[in-house]
Amino acid sequence: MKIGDLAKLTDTRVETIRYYEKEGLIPAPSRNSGNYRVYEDAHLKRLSFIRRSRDLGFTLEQVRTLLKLADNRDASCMEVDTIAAEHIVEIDRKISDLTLLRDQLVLSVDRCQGDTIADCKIIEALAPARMK
Amino acid sequence: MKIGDLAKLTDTRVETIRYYEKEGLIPAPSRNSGNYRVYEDAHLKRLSFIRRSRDLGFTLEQVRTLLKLADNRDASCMEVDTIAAEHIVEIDRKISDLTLLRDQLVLSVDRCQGDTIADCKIIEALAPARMK
DNA sequence: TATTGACCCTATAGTAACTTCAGGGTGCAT
DNA sequence: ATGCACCCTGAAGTTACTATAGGGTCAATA
Repeated sequence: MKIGDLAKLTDTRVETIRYYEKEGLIPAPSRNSGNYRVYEDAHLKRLSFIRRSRDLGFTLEQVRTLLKLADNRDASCMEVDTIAAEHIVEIDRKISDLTLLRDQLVLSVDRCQGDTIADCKIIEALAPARMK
Repeated sequence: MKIGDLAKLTDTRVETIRYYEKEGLIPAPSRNSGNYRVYEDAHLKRLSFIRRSRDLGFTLEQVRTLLKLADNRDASCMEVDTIAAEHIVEIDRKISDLTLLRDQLVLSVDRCQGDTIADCKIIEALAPARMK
């Protein structure tokens, strides 16, 4: 498998794969005669794991830890639990932040009558108290 | 007003204020004898506007545009409307992405019995289909 | 008066997780 | 042989700041 094939299979950009290799997340594959990277099935599996974790919002640092843990099949999954639980808390925080922010924006957009900037409720919502 | 005062009033770090100046978001203030920046009320207003916009999740690029628009009091606020509306769409997308992601994580954490990695449902959720 | 401490200055580099760019090689088909 | 899609490396760019190094200013205190 060449890097482009792997990229297509995992919906990852070629540059990102090379970046993961440089970061040590994926082992350096062997090369063919033309110095092209040649990937095996194990690479595909590992990269899929990384991409799925990233899609779920884990940082690369967390992915690094998860990969180490995942390799140790007899160990307890307590640590994995902890990472996931912390991540959920983080996501919940983000969701409620965004929801609050959304409501404020919708409010000012709703009140805006589309007239001049001087009367724009959105700009008003952004301006400090003493500018109003 | 010295930079530290302005920082306190707007809940902004001193470095961030200097960064905004370098980025042209805030005009360079005059300096006192000791080469310290001296700020006026107009700076406070402008920085407050920027911070509030950032808090609402607008990018600095969007803030730049909003500032330009806000200065033009007779213009129509149509463009402001558009930016805000697009931003809301973006936020909604983020919220639903995060919600989906949260549900998937909660599911796998709930199913996890805290035994070995080999049986860990969280790791399973991350692994590609053929690894399961 | 000397010095301490809080504050200010500039310029540069670092952060996360990539993406883009410059400048070039490989391999296959026409 | 030449065009084209694909591959290579190394360095720099992206966003929105934050941190660091190395130094100056100023008011109050010993």
